[in-house]
Parts: sequence; C-alpha cells; structure tokens
Amino acid sequence: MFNKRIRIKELLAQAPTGQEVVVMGWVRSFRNNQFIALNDGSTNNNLQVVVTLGSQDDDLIKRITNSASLKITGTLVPSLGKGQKMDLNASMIEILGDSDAEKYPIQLKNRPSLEFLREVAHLRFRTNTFGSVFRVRHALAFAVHKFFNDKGFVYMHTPIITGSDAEGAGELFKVTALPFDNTPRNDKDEVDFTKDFFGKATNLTVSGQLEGELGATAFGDIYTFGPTFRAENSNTTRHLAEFWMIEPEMAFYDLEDNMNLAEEFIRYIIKYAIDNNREDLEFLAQRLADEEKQLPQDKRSEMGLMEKLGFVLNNNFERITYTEAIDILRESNHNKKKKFQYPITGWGMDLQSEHERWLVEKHFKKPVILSNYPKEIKAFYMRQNDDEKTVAAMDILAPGIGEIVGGSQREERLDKLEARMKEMHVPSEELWWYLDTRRFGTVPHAGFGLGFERMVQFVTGMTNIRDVIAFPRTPGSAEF
RNA sequence: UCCUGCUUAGCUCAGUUGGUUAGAGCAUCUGACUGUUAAUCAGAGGGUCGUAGGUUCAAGUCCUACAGCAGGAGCCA
Repeated sequence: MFNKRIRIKELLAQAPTGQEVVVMGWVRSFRNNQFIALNDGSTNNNLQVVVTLGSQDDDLIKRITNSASLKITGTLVPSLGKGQKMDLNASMIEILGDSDAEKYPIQLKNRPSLEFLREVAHLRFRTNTFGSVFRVRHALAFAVHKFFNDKGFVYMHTPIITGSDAEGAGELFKVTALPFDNTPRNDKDEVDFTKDFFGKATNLTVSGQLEGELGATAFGDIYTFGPTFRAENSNTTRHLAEFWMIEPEMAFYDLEDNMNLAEEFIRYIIKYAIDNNREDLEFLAQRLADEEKQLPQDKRSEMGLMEKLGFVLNNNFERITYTEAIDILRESNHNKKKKFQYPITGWGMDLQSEHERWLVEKHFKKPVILSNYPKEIKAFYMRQNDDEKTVAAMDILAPGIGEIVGGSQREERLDKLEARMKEMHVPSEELWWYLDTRRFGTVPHAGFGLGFERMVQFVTGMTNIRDVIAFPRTPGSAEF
C-alpha cells in the first residue's frame, strides 16, 4: 500500500502535533548522519527527517545517499532547529531504491550549470530550478485549457502527420514508411510516394491552423494545443525542432477581437501561474536575480521577474501598426545615430529582431502588438486590408523573448484568397478543402499561434528554451 | 547555415612569456564529531589537458582541420 503517503507540500501546511505520517521521496541531503532533507517533487521545500542516534542500523544509514528513494514513517513535531517549522521524527525508514553516490551525476552542492544539467536531462527534474520550471509549465498548460474551456471553446486535435506542404511555414520533417536503401522510383526517377504508406508524400505538422479554421467554421471557437515540428537548422535560445503551440481560431472575429483575446489569454495564464505557483515563481525570480548579478550592469533587467509579471498583468500591451512602428524607428535617436546594424530603409522592409527588441525593450518597455504589416512579408491566408498594401496581421512581441504570438484575421473572401494564392504560388488544388470553407458559408474569422515554450520562458525567466521543455529536440540532439 | 567564443579531475574553475612531477574548491572514499541547515574537521584516491595533425630542444599554452557546447544573426513560435 503506497497510497497512505502524504505529499510533502500538504504535510508542510499542517500543524505538527505529533501525528503519525508516511512520506516517500528522494534524499536531497543527509547532514550529520541525523538530518535527511527529503523531497518528493511536490514543492522545493524539503521535509527535515530526524533520525535518532542509534535508532537505525549502521548499514541502513550508509545507504541514505544523495537521491536515494525512501519510505519513512514517523511523527510530525515542531522543529528544535531554526531552518524549518517541523521535523519528522523517523520511526521506520525503508530504502525503496539505492543511489550510488559515486555514480549519481548531480551534486547539488556544486551548483551544476544549466548546460551540464541538459546532459543529464533525465535527472534534472530533481533540482530546485527544474522542479519549479516544470511545475510552472504544468500550471500554464492547465491554465490554457481552463481559459478556453471556460469561454466555450472546443479543444480540437489537429493531425500530427499532414499531407500538404502548402502551409508555407519553414522546413518540414518527412514522414515515410518507405525503405531508405531501396526507394521506389517513378519514370522521372523521383521517389514514388504513391507507393508510400499514405499513398502520398507526408510530413510532420508545422501548424494546425488550416485544420483549425475548418473547426472554427463549424464550432465557432476552437483551439489546438499540440506538438509542432520545424526542421529548420536554428541554433538559438528560442528555437526548437519540436515544440508545443496553442492555436485558437475564432469565427466572427476581426483583427481587433483577435488582439483582445490574445492579450486577455496571456494575462489569464500568467495570473493563474502566480495564483497557483507563487513559491516556484519566487524561487525562479531569485535564481534569475542571482544569475544577473554576474552580468554587466547594462545587460541586467530593469525589473525582477515578479515585478515584470505584475507589470504585464496591470498594463495594457502597446498597440501600434507596422506603419507607425517604421515611423517611430525612423525618427528615433538610435536610428539617427546609426546605431542599428540594419538601417531603417523605409516602409515595406521586414523588421529585424534588433528593431523589435529596441521597440519592446527600450522604447515602450512592455509587450507590444504590431499590426497591419505589408502583404509582401506575410502569409497568403491573411486578410487583405482596404488599402491593398497591408494585411490584417498581428504579432505580439515580449521583452527578452521576441515574437511570442503571431496571428491574423483570415481572408474569408474566396476570390481575394485565390488571387493571393496564385500570386504567391500556393497550389490551390492541394488546399481544395481549405477553400471549401470560403465556398460554403464563409465567415469573417481570425486566430493566432502562441509558442508555448516561449511563454514558459517569459513566465519562468529561463533564458534558454532548452531549459523549459523536458527533452529538447534541436539540430544534432535528440537524446532521451 | 553564418559570425564569435569556449573545451583542463565527477562538477565549477585557475594554470604567467612555451620550460621540472598540471593545481584549487566542491563532490567521492576512509575516519572523527553529533540539533545539522550547501553541516563541520582530518586524511586519501581521482587527469591521454575535446580529437587528429603540425611547429619546437620542449606544447595544457603556438598553428591547422574536425567535433561538441554556448552566445549572437537569419528563419520563426
């Protein structure tokens, strides 16, 4: 019977009145042959277990090593020491699993680096930092579902394997059941995918949006939350080959409705994490503050993590159009002193990340929603504005992370959509099903995609995206 | 993919202008101690200096290539 155990988080909330309890967890430290700091993953706070001298066999004491797993029965009493409210006086200690101290790779006293912990990602959850990060990640994921569920959205599972490469977002991972050493060939000596498992070339999804639109034009409001794959050779602190994306899609929404929802959504999930995981966030805030002490003054954040999150909750995002952004950039002293590596050449240029960072981090100092971009630099499905130069797109840029949301009002007018697809060489035959939504009861609609890991980065203050997903997939790396 | 930097003990790092047997802290092991809080104290073991070449009387140190990692850029979420 393991179910008698009480989680340490619950236990620490109780009054220690000599009650008998059973706890199970992993040894974080064993001091003085007498004090076990036991952690069970429910909180970073350890339970101090007191082993009375001579009450246990020496053999058993020797097996209480770093990360060994224990079952302990004892009585909960007020602590005689200063570091904690209560002690568990152990009456029975059972070793569930030994941990060879010479081989266990993580010595907490050594302050192992994040880079090293990535190499032992299977064990890094047993550290305070990753304990906090992944509990917060869970809270954010749960809040995503709660937010949309409470608003009556339908959670839609869009396919992981897709048969079209027309989505136009990045390099694709191919999915095939063909043998690599003897692929069937057609008369043009190309690989003959009609012989493949699905009878056509298939890939891992780069976005559920197009399928999401099919749902939205029936249910009204849907969202997806699933894995997404990009075979881009990106080696940065904010890109993964496999990441999780949330893509709501709403019928009867215009661009402004879309922006309002995105902003409300981001605020909601941040607030949920603060309300439910304040301790973890405070721990991460302290960790970040300690880390930033190593940095030169000009690279440190102006706000601590908790302040930053509070600020986002209490201040509206700045909303400007692309055209206004270009004007602000052009008129800025930063530009006039020629401090941008990429000059502001004028309307129509694509913004470089240094421009976005300057707008967000130096000029507005808060999240910014940029909207109505030139149609030339955006995707085919975005709704064309009346000026015939711009589309109803919007990106939300967050300090320190960059683009966290990309979305748009979708082009619901069949003739305009088909014309744009032709101009951009998007094969409309392959997307016949997508165009059908515009043929049969088309409606104004909009949606956005939010990169979940980037959101987790923003909330936890972790600077590398590989430290907010359990087992990161990046170019050259798919361990675990 | 491009640019820059890094790679020395299990971890985090020193290592001078190229010059004896490559160091420290922590971890580990052994012992001591016992109300500790990253416990403490004493002792011990632990290294093909990323890999392969090259220069030199002599290379951890200089040069070349490659690999891995990190940061920045591009692409994007």
